[in-house]
Order: sequence, then structure tokens, then C-alpha cells
Amino acid sequence: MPRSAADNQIRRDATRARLIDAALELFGRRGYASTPVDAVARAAGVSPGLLYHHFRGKSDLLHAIFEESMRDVDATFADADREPDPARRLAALLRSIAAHVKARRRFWMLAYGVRMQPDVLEGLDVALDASTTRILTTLERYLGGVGWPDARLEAVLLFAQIDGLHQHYVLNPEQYPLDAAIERLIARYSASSARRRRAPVQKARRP
Amino acid sequence: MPRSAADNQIRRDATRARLIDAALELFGRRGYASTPVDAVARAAGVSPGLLYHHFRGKSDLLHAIFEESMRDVDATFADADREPDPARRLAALLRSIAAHVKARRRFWMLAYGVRMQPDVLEGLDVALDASTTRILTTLERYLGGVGWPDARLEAVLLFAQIDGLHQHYVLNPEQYPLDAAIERLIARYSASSARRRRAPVQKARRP
Amino acid sequence: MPRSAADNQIRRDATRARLIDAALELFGRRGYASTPVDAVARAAGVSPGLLYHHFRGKSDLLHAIFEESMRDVDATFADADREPDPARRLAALLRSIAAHVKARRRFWMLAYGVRMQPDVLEGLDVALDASTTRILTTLERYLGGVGWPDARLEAVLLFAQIDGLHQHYVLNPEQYPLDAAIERLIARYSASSARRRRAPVQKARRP
Amino acid sequence: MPRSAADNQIRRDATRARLIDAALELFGRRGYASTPVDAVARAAGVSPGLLYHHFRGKSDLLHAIFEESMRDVDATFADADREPDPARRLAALLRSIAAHVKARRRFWMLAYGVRMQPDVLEGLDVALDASTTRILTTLERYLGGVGWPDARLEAVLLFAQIDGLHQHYVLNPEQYPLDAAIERLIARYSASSARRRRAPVQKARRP
DNA sequence: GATGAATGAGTATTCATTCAT
DNA sequence: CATGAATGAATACTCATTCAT
Repeated sequence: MPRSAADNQIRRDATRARLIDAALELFGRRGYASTPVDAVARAAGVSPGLLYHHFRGKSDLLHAIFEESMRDVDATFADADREPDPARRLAALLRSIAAHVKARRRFWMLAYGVRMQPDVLEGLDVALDASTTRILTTLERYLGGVGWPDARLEAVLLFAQIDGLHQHYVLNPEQYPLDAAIERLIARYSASSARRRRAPVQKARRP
Repeated sequence: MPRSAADNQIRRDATRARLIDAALELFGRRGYASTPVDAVARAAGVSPGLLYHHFRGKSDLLHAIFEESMRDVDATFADADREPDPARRLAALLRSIAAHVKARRRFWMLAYGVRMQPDVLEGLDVALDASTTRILTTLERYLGGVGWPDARLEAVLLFAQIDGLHQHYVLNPEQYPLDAAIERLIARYSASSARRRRAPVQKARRP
Repeated sequence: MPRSAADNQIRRDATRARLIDAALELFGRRGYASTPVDAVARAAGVSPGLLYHHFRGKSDLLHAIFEESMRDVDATFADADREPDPARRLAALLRSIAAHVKARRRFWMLAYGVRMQPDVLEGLDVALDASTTRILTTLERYLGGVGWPDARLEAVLLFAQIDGLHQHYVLNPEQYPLDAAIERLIARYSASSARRRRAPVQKARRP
Repeated sequence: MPRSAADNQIRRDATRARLIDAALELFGRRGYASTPVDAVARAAGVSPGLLYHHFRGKSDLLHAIFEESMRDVDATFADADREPDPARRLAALLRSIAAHVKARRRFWMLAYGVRMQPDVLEGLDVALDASTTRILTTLERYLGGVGWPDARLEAVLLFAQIDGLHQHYVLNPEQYPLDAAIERLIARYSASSARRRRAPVQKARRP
């Protein structure tokens, strides 16, 4: 008695999800290049052969991981963007990024690691660059919106800081004071923008 | 009559340096795990076998690179610490870090990549952690010295920002406005400390 | 539908057996250290990679060979020990050892060669020593049982002789008069014990 | 000022001797195939290159060792053969073999190990065979001389026993009762020949 | 869909040997 | 004579991928 098509689809999806999870865990921990495909299959509880029914190969698996996670990141951003009060939008964004990184630590380890290896795979860097640019532009828009002068450079600085914080968090999740740091960041940028709204030109700072 | 001992030492050192340079370049570009030892040897213009007269294996080569570069980083820090005016010390430090990263971009690509792979090698993470802690402590001392409240958290934030900036620079050295960012950072921390020296309590900021 | 588990087991076992046979042949002929793993795989008719699905490495293959053969030797001994007549037990033992060596000549070449290289592998010497001691003790028991004085030393002498005979046989199986030698040995020890049982000569024995 | 020719010769010979000693030690301990040439050179305290001024290669070094040691063995035999009393000749021979094996244990480990690897090197087996045959013939002559029937088979048995004893000794020199075993062997063959001289036919043994 | 035995190209490492000095 | 840096072929082992069932 053959399984129904629907049943099969469910099994397929479950297997695929298990493979992606396992790969995420292992690629994140040991690095993409030094994780054998067999280890991923074993961790997912399936045979090595089956992996090739779901992905064209090891690199395709990596791509799938990024694709999926990128969708996730975009959703996070979109959520933050729905905050109606522009003054609170940055805070919302920072908090949701932090939440995302905490929830998907392995992915970020992997992404931060892979990012430094331009030759890892075709097309992946494109996706990363696109994402980076999008974030940067968003930040610039936010900062510009609340009256920061030279918002572009400020966005660069802020993005670097956000990135650095999360990277350090990912390396040491137990100890790192991520929330405190994020909150201070929020306080700073809110205070500044408050000040700025009253006296929007930077020169005014030193009368 | 054999080659003179001095001659031999020169040859050895030259070969070793060529190997380290080549490894730095390739590990940095393609990643440690996916760079074949033979490629390193070829890039250094020597036979694969010779590499093993200088290093016990591939991982030893990686360690050697870190050891050497870490010495370099430490020297950079020590230099900045010699700045007599405490108010200028942070500026000196930030500028010399930037200079170092620019000069040794490949090493930093490698370091940033390897950092995310806990299993790459025993003992390497220890060295990295030590270095990180040293930097953080130094920053905390500087910030505390110029009157920052909660200097520890501020050091965490500043370090993350520095790290993020350099990492972004390393990924895109042609376009990235590293110097401008660093200078703005210096301006910000100097201004703050100046203000702070006049009125050291944070609440005092808004009279 | 995958191959049935039983099918797979059969395939696995067959491959493993072929690898062990090939290794036995080649290690025995060319020596363990100078036999490339690839040669073993080729002789077994499989790819070099497959060998590593069955053994952790070259040395593990050697261990497996010993383990398997040692079981064989033990079985041989146990058989001989079942001979009810103590007077015939030695004869049974000698004949079955000879039969074993003839049947598994390659193994004995290998064992005799490896035995002389203490550094070949951990744990192997332990197994060999255990086997040696067991044989020696058995012989001592037999000889003591039929009334030999100083059975221990006599066992040492007899064991050396057995070992020497088989080693010489193994080196030159076509020409060597192994059977004749064994039979004469049997005759001698039977005669001696017969004599001894009737008239326990060697004055010193009974004051 | 160049060294005198005689001086050079002395140095040459000393170096050569050191190399042979080192090789004997290492080949004996680790086996010929798994001992790197560099290790031999290091143990001899010379550079790897120098080894090739003295020997055409690794195998030539092995041959040199055998040649030298074989000369030694032959000398030992010749000495024993000078014993005027034929009845004592066997005793002399056995004792001098034992002395030789004790004095040159490493060589015998090596020889016993190499013997089992027919493919180790061309020409070496020829030398070994020749030596074996010579010993066997000598033994046969001795035994025949003192009236043993079927001296050939007896020589085979005796040779195997001698070989086995020394091999076992070599494997465990601290514990093994070589001297006791040799003396008992001598006693046995002397007694037998004494008996035999009185009543030379074997059947006569049991009247 | 699922298995896991099998493949073979790739990779780290070793080592006998050469050679410039 | 003597050195030791250098070579490169050989070798143990790994791993992405295929395929018969």
C-alpha cells in the first residue's frame, strides 16, 4: 500500500527541515568546509544518499540555509518597519535584530564565518551584499529621518557597532551583555535625536 | 665545505617568511580549510615537502601565522600606550589599529573567519580570547580614565564598534570609509570626555 | 526500497573478507610497512576508499588480521586438548599446529616478521605474548603430565623447536621436511615418556 | 691546511661505523622499512647527505650491515670448527652461536625480521640461504660424525631448535633461559652420541 | 522515497635522495 | 669531507557523490 502523495510531501518536508537544521548546527560549529556531508546526514538521522534527493550537493545545502534564513531576516526587518512612531522605529529594529540573533545563533556564526571567505560560493556573497546594503540604507533613512547630519557615515558607524555587538555575542552568548549594550545604544540614539530635534545643526553643539 | 651557518639561517628564514606570506594570502582569501597545503607551497615557490621542514603540519602553519601577527598587534598597542597625553591616547590607539588592519588586511580576514570556527584549532581560541580581553580592558581603562560612567559597558560598545568597522573595511577595502569613521569616533569620544571633564555626572548633560 | 539488511550484511562481510585475505597475502609477502594500502585494495578488487569503511586505518587492518587468526589458533589448540589420552595429546597438538601453519602460511610469515618489530603496533605484542605464554604453559603441562623432570625448561626447548621448524617451513614450504620432522619429534617425546614411565632414569630425579 | 689522507681515512671509517651501528640499532628496533634514513643519520650524529657518501642508498646500508655481520658469523663458526675433539665440537659451536647472538642482539632481531620479507632486497636472501645451508651442512657433518642415523633430518631438527631458542631469546633477553637451554641441548646430544658410540644403531636403544 | 555500499579524485604528510656550497 | 635545504614521488586517508536495489 503506497503512501499517499500528501503523506510523502510531509515526510519530504520533515526530512528537509532536519537536514537543514543539522547542517546549520554543524556548519556553524565546525565551519562549512570542514564539515563532511556524512556528518550532516548522520546528525539528521538519514542516509547520506538521501541528502542528494533534497539538495544538488553540499553547496546547494548551504545556499538553501542562507535563502531560508535570509527570508527570516527580511521578515524581522519588515516587522520593525511597521512601528508607526519614527522615533521608536530604530529601537524596534535593534531589539528585533537582537532577538533574531539570539534565536538563530548558529546561523549567525555560520554567516559571520562564511562572510570572510569570498570564494566559498558563487552568488552567496551577492545575497549578503544585498542584505548589507539594505540594512545600511534602512539605517541611513532612520537616522536621516530623525535629523542626523551626515546620516550615511553615521549609519556606517551604527551598523558596524550592531554587527560587532552581535558577533561578540555569538562568540560568547553566556557572558556577553548584549541586551544592556543594545539598550544603551537605543538610549544614546534616542537622546541624540531628541536633542537634535530641538537644535538640529551639529555646529550648534559647541556654541 | 657546507654553506655557512649564517647563510643557511638566511635561507631558512626567507623560505619560512615566504611560506607564511603565501599561507596568509591564501588562507585569507579561500579560507583555511579549503586551501590545500600544496597551493601554499606553490604560491611560496617551494616544494610541498619543504613546508614540513618548517612547520609540523598545516595547523602548525596557521598557529605560526597567528603567533607572528599577534606579536605585531601587541606591538601596535604598546606604541599607542606610549602616548603621554591620556586624552589623546584613545585617538592614538584607534588610528594605529586602523593602520595595522590596513597593512595586514589578509591576516584580519583570516582571523575574523577563523574566529567563528571554534573547532578549527586547539589553543588558537585561547590566544584570541586573551587578545580580546586585553583590548577590552585597555579600552575600559582609557574610558574610565577620562571619566566615563559604566566604563565597562562603554568599552564593550566601543570595542564592538571598532571590530565591526574593521571587519566591514576588510570586506570592502576600496569603498569603505574607514578613516572617516574612525575620525568621527575619535571626535565623539574626545568631545564626550571633554564635556565630561567639565561636568562629570551624566545627568548633568541636560541642565 | 533499499537493499535488504541481510543483503547488505553479506556484501559487507564479503568485502571485508576479501580485504583481509588480500592484506594477509601482501603483508605476508612484502611486509606490513612496505605494502601500500592501495595495493591491498586493488588486490581485493575494491577502491582504496572502501577499505576505510571497514577498517579505521592500515594498522587496524593488521590488528583485525591478528585477531581473526588468533581465534583460529586458539581453536586449533582447543581441538588438540580434547584428545582424551594424555600420551597422545602432545602428538595431536604438534600435528594440528603443523596443519594450521600449512593452511595459513601467509599469516605465519606475517606474524613471524611482525614479531621482530616491537614498534609496529601497540597492543599487538600483548596479544602475541599472551599466545606465547599460553602455548608454553600448555606444553609444560603436557610434559609435566608424562613425567618430564624440569618440565618448564623442556617446554622452552620444545617450543623453540616447534617454532623454529615452522618458521623454516614457512620460508621454504616446497622443500622443507616438516612432517618428517614433526613425526620424529613425536616419536622422541613419546619414546621418552614411555621409557620414563617404565623406568624413571636420570638418577637425580628420585633420590 | 687540508687533512692528511690517513686522517681522512680514519674519519671516514669512524663515520661509516657510526652509521652502521645506528642503522643496526634502528632497523633492529623499528624495522628496516619503517626507519627513515634521516633517523639513522641523526642517531649517528651526521647529516643525511653524508650517508650518501658512504652508501649508495638505504638498501646498500642494509646490505653493508649484513655483509659485515655475516663475516662475523662465519668467523664464529670457523672458531668452533677449530676445536680438535669432534665430540666437543658441537658444544663449542652452540656456545659460540649463543655468545654471538647475545653480543649482537640487534643484528639478529633485524635478520630474523628481514628474513620473513622475501621482497625486501635482491641478493640478501641469497646470502641468508647460503648461510643457512652452510650451518645445516655443518650440523649434519657433526651429527653424522658422531654416529647419528639420518643425520640430515636430525640436523634440520637441531637447527630449528637453535634458531627458535635464539629468536625467543632475542625477543626477551632479560628473562629467557638461553644458557640453561643451550647446556641441556649440549648434554642431550653428548649423551646421545656417547650412547651411540657404544651402540650405534638406533634400534639398539631399546634392547 | 530511502539506503548504505562503493567510488575515485583530492589532500596532508613522509621520506629517499640530490645538490649548491 | 660535510652540510642541510630542497625536491618530488609515494602513501595514508578523506569525502563529495553515485547507484543498485
